[in-house]
This record gives sequence, C-alpha cells and structure tokens, in this order.
Amino acid sequence: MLSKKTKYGLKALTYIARKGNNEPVQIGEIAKNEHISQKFLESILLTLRKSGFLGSKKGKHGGYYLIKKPSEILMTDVMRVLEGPIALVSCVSLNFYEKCDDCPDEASCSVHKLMIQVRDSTLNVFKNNTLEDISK
Amino acid sequence: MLSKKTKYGLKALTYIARKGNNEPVQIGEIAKNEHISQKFLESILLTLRKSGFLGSKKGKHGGYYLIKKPSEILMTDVMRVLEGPIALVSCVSLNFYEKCDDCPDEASCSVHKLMIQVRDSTLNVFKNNTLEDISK
DNA sequence: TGCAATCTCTATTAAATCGATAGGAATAAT
DNA sequence: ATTATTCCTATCGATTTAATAGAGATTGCA
Repeated sequence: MLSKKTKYGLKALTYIARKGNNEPVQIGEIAKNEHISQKFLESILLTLRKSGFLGSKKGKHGGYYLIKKPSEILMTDVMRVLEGPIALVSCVSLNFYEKCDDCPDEASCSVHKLMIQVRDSTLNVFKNNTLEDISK
Repeated sequence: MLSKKTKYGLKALTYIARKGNNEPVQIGEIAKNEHISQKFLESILLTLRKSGFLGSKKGKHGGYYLIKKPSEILMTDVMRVLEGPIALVSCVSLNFYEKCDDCPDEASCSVHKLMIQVRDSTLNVFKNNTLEDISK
C-alpha cells in the first residue's frame, strides 16, 4: 500500500503545480483544500524541500513553490524520496540494492525473477509520468 | 516492500513445484532448505491450503502438495491471497475497492491517475506469470 | 518597534502491522 | 503405543506509520 506520506506529498505537489504561478502556497491552504492534517503535511513538505523539489519562503505571505517546471519533475524521483525504493525486494533494487540473507542464489530465486519484472514495469510507469502529466 | 509472508509463500510454492511429483512435502524440509522459520512457514502454508492452492496430509509422512498444475497457478491469485490487494491505493483496486475518504473526486485526483497505471502494469506482470514460469 | 503569520525543527505518542514464537490438539503410519 | 506430522489459537516484541505538541526562527507590515 502507498503510504499516506506519499499520497499527501503527491497531492500537495499537484496542488502547487495547478496554481500555475510561482507564488508561495501556504501549508494551511493545501491542508484545508486537500483534507490533510496540517502538522503532518508540514513534515512532508519539509522533506520535499530538503530533497530539492520545493523552495520555501518564511514569514508572512510565505509558503512553498516549485523549483522546477512540472514537466521536469519525474515520478521516479518523487516516489523514491517519498516512498523509498521502487523495487519490492531489496535484491532487485537499482538504487538501494542489498542481498537477501536467506537467499543463496539470486539466479535461481523465483521471487527474484518475478520481482524484476514488477520493478521494470513500475519503473516504466514512473519514468513516463511527470508532475505535469498527473496534474492535468 | 513485499512482506516476508509473501516471499516465503512464493518460495515454498516454488520448492514444492520443483519437486515435480505429487508426494507431500514437509514443512520442516522446506523451512530448512529455504532458510525460513518453521513456525512462521506453518502459518503461511496453512493460508495457502485454506485458499485452495495446496492440499495437505496429516500425520507421519504427511505434508503439503499442489492441488493444481504449476502452469495453472496464476501469480495474480497467489499475490492477492498472500499480499492482499495488488493496487497501491484502495480507490483503484479491482477486487477490494474502497473510496478514499479524503478525496472528493477521483477523476481529478493525480494520485488516482498515476496509481491506475501502476496497477495495470503490475497486474499485467502477474497475469503473465504462472508458478511454472517463475519455477524454471 | 512590535505584532502576526508563517516555515523549521525536535520530540513524543498511539495505533497498527509484521515477523516470530509457544504449546497443545488432532491425525496418520508403523 | 509411539512417533511424526499438520492444525489451531494465542501471544509477544519490534518496527513503522500517522499524527500531535510546542517552541524557535524569520519575514512582512502597521
């Protein structure tokens, strides 16, 4: 299951992207319109800022804004930051590879074989979707 | 991430399938060879039996055996039993649909749009793989 | 200058889930 | 009978998730 963190993060990015301009959007506004706990959303937006998707402005009339154009924000990158590895098992992860300790031979592992296919097909979806695509 | 339950369940099914004959295979043998906690595996095989993938024989020389041919066991079915819904959000689940309570309109929801694609591509992988395929 | 609005940061908590374990009951083979 | 096995229920510890609390820092504006 997708975590609420990821779900809310995507919704917030979409919300900001749909505004179109570069004015800072406030947490409170997003939280209210997307029915998200404001405090929880705070921490998510902080993560998105620290990983380079959002910029922020403090103080009155502050808020968050997109640093890049929606068409340049790939779902692969967003998902990796919010949800973590795209692969369902670490032994097929491209960016977070780790050997399974219970599995002596990946080549003969049926789970490995299946999960490589799932990884590739999911990756393909994320590579072909930008923030602009899903915000339409 | 794939749960260990699913991972172990798939490994156990594969182990039994690779034996080729219809002799009951004992939990202990599978646990030992696949490096799985025997007690944990017990509960997993029980689940697989109750959902119609395995048959069992009690007592001495008992064990588990496949009820259908590996080529007739679809990954879609196995995954749904072991891991649950294939969709990452319930609002795009075919078999376990549930409306998101925070989302007033699915048609305009960016998460919905993205997750439908993920669901379809994952489903496609599972539909095209049987136990026979992954056991090769 | 001071107040109000806003993001920043750390810490905490409640609930849920996961992986594993324990122990006995039932059943079958010898 | 004895032994080997599955069956069933209950429980536990660790981890993760979602949410909350509260104080701090910064900015705009009157």
